[in-house]
Amino acid sequence: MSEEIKALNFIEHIIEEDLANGLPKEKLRFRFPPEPNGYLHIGHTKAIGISFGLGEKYNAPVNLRFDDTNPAKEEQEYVDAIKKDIAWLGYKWENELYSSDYFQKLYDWAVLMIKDGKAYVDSQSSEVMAEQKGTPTQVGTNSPYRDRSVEENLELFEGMKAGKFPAGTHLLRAKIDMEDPNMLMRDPIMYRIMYAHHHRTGDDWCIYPMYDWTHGESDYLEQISHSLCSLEFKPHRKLYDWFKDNVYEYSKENYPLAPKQLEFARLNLSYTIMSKRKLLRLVEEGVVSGWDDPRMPTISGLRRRGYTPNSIRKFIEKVGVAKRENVIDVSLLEFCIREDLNKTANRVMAVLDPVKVVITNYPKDKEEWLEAENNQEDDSAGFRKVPFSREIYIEREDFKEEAGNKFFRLKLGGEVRLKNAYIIKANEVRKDQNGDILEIQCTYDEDTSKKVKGTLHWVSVKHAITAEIREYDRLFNDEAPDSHGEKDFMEFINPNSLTVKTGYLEPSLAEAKVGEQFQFQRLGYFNVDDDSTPEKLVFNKTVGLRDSWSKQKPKPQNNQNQNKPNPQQQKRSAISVIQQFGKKYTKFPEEKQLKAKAEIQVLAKDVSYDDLEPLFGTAVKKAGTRIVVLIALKELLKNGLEKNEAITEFIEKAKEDKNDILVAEASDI
RNA sequence: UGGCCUAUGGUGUAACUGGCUAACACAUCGGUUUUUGGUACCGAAGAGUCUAGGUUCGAAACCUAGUAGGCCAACCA
Repeated sequence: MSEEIKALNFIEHIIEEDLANGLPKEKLRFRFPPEPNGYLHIGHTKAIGISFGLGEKYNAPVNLRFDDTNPAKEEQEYVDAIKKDIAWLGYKWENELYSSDYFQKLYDWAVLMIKDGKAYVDSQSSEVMAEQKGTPTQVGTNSPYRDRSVEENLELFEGMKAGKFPAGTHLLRAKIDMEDPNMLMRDPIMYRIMYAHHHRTGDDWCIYPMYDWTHGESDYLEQISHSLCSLEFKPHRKLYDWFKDNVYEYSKENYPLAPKQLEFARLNLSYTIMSKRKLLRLVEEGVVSGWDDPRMPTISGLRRRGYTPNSIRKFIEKVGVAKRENVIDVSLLEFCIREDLNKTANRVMAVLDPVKVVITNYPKDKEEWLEAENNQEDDSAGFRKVPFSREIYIEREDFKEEAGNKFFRLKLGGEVRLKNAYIIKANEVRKDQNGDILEIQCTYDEDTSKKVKGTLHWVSVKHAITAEIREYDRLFNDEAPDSHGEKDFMEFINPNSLTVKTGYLEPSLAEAKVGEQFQFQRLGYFNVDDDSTPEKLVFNKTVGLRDSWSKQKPKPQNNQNQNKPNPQQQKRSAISVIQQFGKKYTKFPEEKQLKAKAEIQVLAKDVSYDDLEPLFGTAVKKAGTRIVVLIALKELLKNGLEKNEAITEFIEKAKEDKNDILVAEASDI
């Protein structure tokens, strides 16, 4: 067995450590706890991937728990959608559970805490309480109700539960510390009165527990070993532990394991927003057609767009897990879907911007059904027949009357291969009065063994079927649309994120079923949209192929600000170039050092003493930088710079260094 | 006038517990192959690990002090 040393992420390190410290492997248990108040998006996929991934790695159960403690926001519709999405991604949960299942247990514990003087009923308005809470930099003050007797608290809390009080009149709070630097510890609310119908418990309850009181205790009841959540819950950990420690005292016989909360950085994708609230706005304001619009970063949107479960899981795996803020480039997601579809999607031919080619030496009524390979990456994919005839469409941008020899496609007098068919030569162009090309007249050659540089996709005019083709661009023009405090993210919407056109497809596609995926050769991956019917086919472009040709030609305009100059490379001052040399200098072979030195001497003309001076303090270990500074300094001295104390000191220090090159340069003054 | 967290190439993640030339992937740029300017393969470039001190024979890792960014004041989760 070859031991593959796979780097562990910090969560796995902690788990390994816990196992090493005696936690039995069978005790490992995880959970994914969504609130059923919206659709899952690619950001959630990270959390899903981490918890379920850990489950798979350690062969441990993972619960799906709906955190449904706020009936005002939650609905069964979302429960169903969430289950569907997770199952689609291919993860299996051990138990489907609900926080609302624990309402009674939570209530019983709360009563125990009241009896122990660890919780009390407060009866103030939210405004007054907010004031007493203080600010992050200012301590809070105690509520006047903080010292109610246990009996009174018990009676009031029971009254709350019994529905004796209107909403907003009383609350149950934990009695912790109003002066704690962590705001969450300043007597947090455990229960509020809410007369709302709950999607599962109906009208059984009129008091509902808050997140902090519910979440950790649900973990505890389920005996979750490691409770993973995103970084913004870090400050909650202290409270999580406080509740947990108290409850543990009441129930350690039945529930011996105390869960541990660990936090990781959430996923951010460039050119994308990830907040449920903001995504909702896109839906409500009609920017997109719904939660499953193929441009949406929701799981349902990605699914409709043609992303596969495999590709998304791969993506999450590649993204990794850590604690620092991150922005992942969408190109990584695109890489993952291409990699997957390349292996699985059958190749077909489709022309989306047609221009007609007439093959003048091909008989008018002749047609041939030529054999085409479905997928050269998959031996089992087999072959199909595609019809060839005298008139075909090719892509408009695949023809130029004149072009340089870097243009491998069709040009007048030039030859090109038609994929799966013959080699043609363009002889003549027919145009209309406006100069637009009507048709290209070609002759074909049956000898296909010839070597030609380019191969084009095509479709027979007579046999082509049409379909609606929907092409997508990113929804936003900005890399981080919701990170501009003053500006609303809606200002960055890309007005051209959807393009609809008619495509001409090879006839085999007439049978295509909703959800089926293809590679339109040389164009990209496409799938059959939900809107598609046998009468009217509709395709979505999932992602384009990598295209190293289009990168070479200057794009007339694009709204993807790819041309944004790299700010660091833009202002490369002489001094920064010199510093760059410094980083490498000691590693250079001698020859290269001489070259670098000469260049630095030239660059030094554009360097002032003020540029150089701060570098005199460079750390001793960075010999390269000091050498390079020294070389530049010598040039300045040569050009009349006066020696001062700082300079002398720098040189003297260099002479005593252990680096020989540095010493040599320094002695040479 | 606070508490907590974070800082490694353009991006993300590694470097086991202080020890080889700071690794892998994406992106970028070359090249080979190719009936997809795709795929595959080969290669290049790009980081002295935020700064300054310190500990050590040896620091990305440990210590101190800065700096920068993030999170924390909903009867939301």
